Amino acid sequence: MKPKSVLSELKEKERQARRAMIIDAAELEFAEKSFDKVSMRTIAKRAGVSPAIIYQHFPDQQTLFVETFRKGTNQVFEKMFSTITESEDGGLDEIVSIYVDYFTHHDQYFRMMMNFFLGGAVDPGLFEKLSVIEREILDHLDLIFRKMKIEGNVRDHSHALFAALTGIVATFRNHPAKNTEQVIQHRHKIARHLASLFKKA
Amino acid sequence: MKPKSVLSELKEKERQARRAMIIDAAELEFAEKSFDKVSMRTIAKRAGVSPAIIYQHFPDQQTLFVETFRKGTNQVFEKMFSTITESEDGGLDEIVSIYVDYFTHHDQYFRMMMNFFLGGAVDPGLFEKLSVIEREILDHLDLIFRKMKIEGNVRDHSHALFAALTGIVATFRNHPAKNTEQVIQHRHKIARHLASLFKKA
DNA sequence: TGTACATCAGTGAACGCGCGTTCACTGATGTAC
DNA sequence: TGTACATCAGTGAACGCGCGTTCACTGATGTAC
Repeated sequence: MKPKSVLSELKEKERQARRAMIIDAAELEFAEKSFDKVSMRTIAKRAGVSPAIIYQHFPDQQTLFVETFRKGTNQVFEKMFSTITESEDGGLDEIVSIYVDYFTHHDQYFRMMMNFFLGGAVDPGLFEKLSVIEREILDHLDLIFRKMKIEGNVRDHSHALFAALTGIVATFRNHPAKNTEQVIQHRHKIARHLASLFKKA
Repeated sequence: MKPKSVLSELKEKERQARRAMIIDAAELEFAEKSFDKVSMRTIAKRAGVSPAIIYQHFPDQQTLFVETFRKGTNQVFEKMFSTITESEDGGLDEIVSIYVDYFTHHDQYFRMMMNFFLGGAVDPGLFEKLSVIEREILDHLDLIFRKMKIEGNVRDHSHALFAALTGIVATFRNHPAKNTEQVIQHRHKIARHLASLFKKA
């Protein structure tokens, strides 16, 4: 390997490190404040760089947000996937529990997801990235129902389950008279209830 | 009745008419553009008044939006309620169909609802107004399941159904490769599927 | 080794914009005498 | 009936702000001779 390529390799690593720093900063911002309050300026400030630097790594704000979402949710989806794959019966109860737990304790990612769903015109390239995630999720949910040997269209079950889980987190939220503990208990309760409906089918 | 009170009554009617005009304008704005694009200025312009006038009728933007939501969704909720009340068996299938139809063709109200759910700190008075609507809906869904004579906690069923319906509209949305007709067909399909799960329970 | 130049990551101020809300003002109408 | 004043709905410009993004510039490092 020529010295030149070693140097350029280091440069590239430096670049990747900086890119990671920006995403990390964005994650922290989203964890701390509501979606609307997160701006390129505040992310740059937290990452300790100039706002202009972000645009060397991401063409625009939307791309940065999608990448942040991907990094933030990657682990929980992987966990769901391995739970399904390794389980004998599909592990429906555990899946709904993981989903509700994760998105209750990381509401920022749920709000980002809702923003992508509701936000209207996303760039086609980004839309495709998000669609890939959604398809992966649905494919794995299919697996649950195949292991459960349900009759009828498996994909309809998956769509219904994904929609229902998403609806639960969207619908039951903080309330002046309820604390987070009560919210999570309620979500779990309704999620278990829904899971039982799927099992009876 | 004294002339004075006749006059003041007319003034009051004029005031109510203007208030209605503002809400009408807001409805039209929401129907035409995405949530973020609707501003006090554009509403005022459409209503043919100065922006400042809006503040004589509504203390702030959020209040105007909530009132617009109430006016826009009042009819469909009433329709759902009367369908449930008048039906022999609760009319579950019809209810999910009405819900999906309405919020597909009036996506603006669905987006407003999601905004209220996800938007964080709403003024307590407004929050209560929205809570009243939600409770009314849940109370009526209870009635469906009572008519269906399901066993177990009726309210859990209602919560699950409301969450699932909301999730369906939130999750399956316009897609570069799908037109509105395909979206509505898919939503109806999944909604019917869900309804069938509730019936088997 | 020393010098002139090129490169390029990085900066922070600035651009251009749109927002919610308010303010000073207008002008029509009502009221008191 | 006429006049002076008060009231008040209504106006549109302005305030103050924050946003995404870009631009002119800096300064450290690499390169050529």
